[in-house]
Amino acid sequence: MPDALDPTLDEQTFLRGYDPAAYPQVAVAVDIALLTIRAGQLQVLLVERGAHPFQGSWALPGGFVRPDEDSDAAAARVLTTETGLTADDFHLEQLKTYSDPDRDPRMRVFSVGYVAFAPDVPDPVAGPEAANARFLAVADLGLSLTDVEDELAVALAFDHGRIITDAVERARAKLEYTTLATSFLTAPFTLGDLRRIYEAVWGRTVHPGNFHRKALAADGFVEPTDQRGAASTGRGRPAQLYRPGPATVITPPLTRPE
Amino acid sequence: MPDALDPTLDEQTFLRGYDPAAYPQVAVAVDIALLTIRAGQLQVLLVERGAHPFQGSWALPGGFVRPDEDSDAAAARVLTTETGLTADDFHLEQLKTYSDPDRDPRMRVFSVGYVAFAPDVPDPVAGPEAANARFLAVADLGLSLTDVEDELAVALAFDHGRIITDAVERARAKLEYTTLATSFLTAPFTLGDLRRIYEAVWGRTVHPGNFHRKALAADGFVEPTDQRGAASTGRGRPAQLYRPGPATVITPPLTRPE
DNA sequence: CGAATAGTGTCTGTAAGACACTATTCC
DNA sequence: GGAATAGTGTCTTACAGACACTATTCG
Repeated sequence: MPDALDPTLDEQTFLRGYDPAAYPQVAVAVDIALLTIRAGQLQVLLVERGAHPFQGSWALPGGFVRPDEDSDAAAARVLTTETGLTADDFHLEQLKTYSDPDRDPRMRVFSVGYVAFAPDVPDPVAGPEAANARFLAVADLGLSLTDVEDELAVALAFDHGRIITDAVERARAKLEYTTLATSFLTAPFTLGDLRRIYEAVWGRTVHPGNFHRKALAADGFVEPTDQRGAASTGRGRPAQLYRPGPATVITPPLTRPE
Repeated sequence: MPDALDPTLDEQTFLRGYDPAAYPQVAVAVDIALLTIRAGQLQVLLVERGAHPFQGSWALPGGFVRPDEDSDAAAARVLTTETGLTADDFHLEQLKTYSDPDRDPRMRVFSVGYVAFAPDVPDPVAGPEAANARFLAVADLGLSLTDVEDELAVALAFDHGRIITDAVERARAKLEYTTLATSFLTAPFTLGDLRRIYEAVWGRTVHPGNFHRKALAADGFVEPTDQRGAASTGRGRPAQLYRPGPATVITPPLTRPE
């Protein structure tokens, strides 16, 4: 193997002789930010680390990519193992890859970050790796996602704070032009339920009347069922119940206020 | 190390004992789709592979991530080495990571895909790795990016066709709401030049009059210089010359036709 | 002059957001 | 009735896209 620091070796010769097998060992992991709405808040599934490094800190569920699977499959496997959900219960998509050489003190670990969206889960299930697993409100993590600076920050392991920030921004953007919001709900739901998803993810109030009209105007976003249900809070006029429609993008988009 | 296929080992015990250092060797590479506009066409920089696998096929410039750099730095290094450009000459951003276990027949290689945007480069510079490097029109690669099916497909190595497809889609989307288009130009430029960038990337004609008004209405997109230049084709009224403004996003967005 | 490109004026349809109002339930 | 939620009507402003027109150059 050529020595990268040998000054007598020119760039061209170095590159030709470059052999990845001669590199220090690297690993590729996945980390998943599973977002859900609980108690009107956007929450993320975190596991408490039982081992060093970052023992006692909260971390995203994750694991190494195995030889026979791609990173999508690894993320789905980790999530089903960790939560007991099946792949049909959540929507999963790749965010980006985090590659700081020092992000894991043990060795070089590249992490492919994922974001997943799920309806309110019965209750967090502690997976095999985790001493403890729970949903925590994203607003309580001190991630400067909101206009006001938060104070009660939680100690997050590795660069998982950044992954969660990126996941939330992805969710906020995709609510505008896709039908993603229905992934946070189980059918049937009311348009009030749907509006509260938008409010929780965006951290903004949304005008009920205008939202109602725009959600119905977006073709294939929601389909009426033949039922009416109690108003979401128990008071008020019972609302029409809907289920997700066949569309995946919504036109015109539901734009974020401001 | 636990044996992943040992049926007597339960999942929990397996995961606890899981040691990434005992995995088969994996490598992490970057591959960069450098897009530019030449002769009114969207083109991508490709290098002809001199070695197996895919000898003689065209591939994106790429290379392995070194121990002391993150993937962004690796992509910038590969691009400057391969083209002679400096980091200020192009805009670089991460696309996504490609992780099919069989994407490279030699060993397990994860590839972090990048897209870069550059103004028309003096001429492609063959890098140390490449027997031959050149820009090829994206429309000639047979990637089903256009409405009509293309025929003259070029043999692309690995999964680089997919990376190029993703890069083009990223470029198309970002032209709508960012000032990315100016990355394809060198100052000073006319609004006609800018419009032709949009037309080449989108593969659609854009109404000259409306484009003119909308580009000027987007605050900070372009700034007038105190010069006028010849009309882009040499005929017609000389146009006002502009340079890029300070904005990075444009409001209201320049939406794609259809 | 005609051809070509630059740039402006103006109209129409659509949509966002604000506001007000009606409808239906529980207490 | 009052409070609360569901749902509709309507007004104003903004903008996209179409079209027509003027402005300035070359040959």
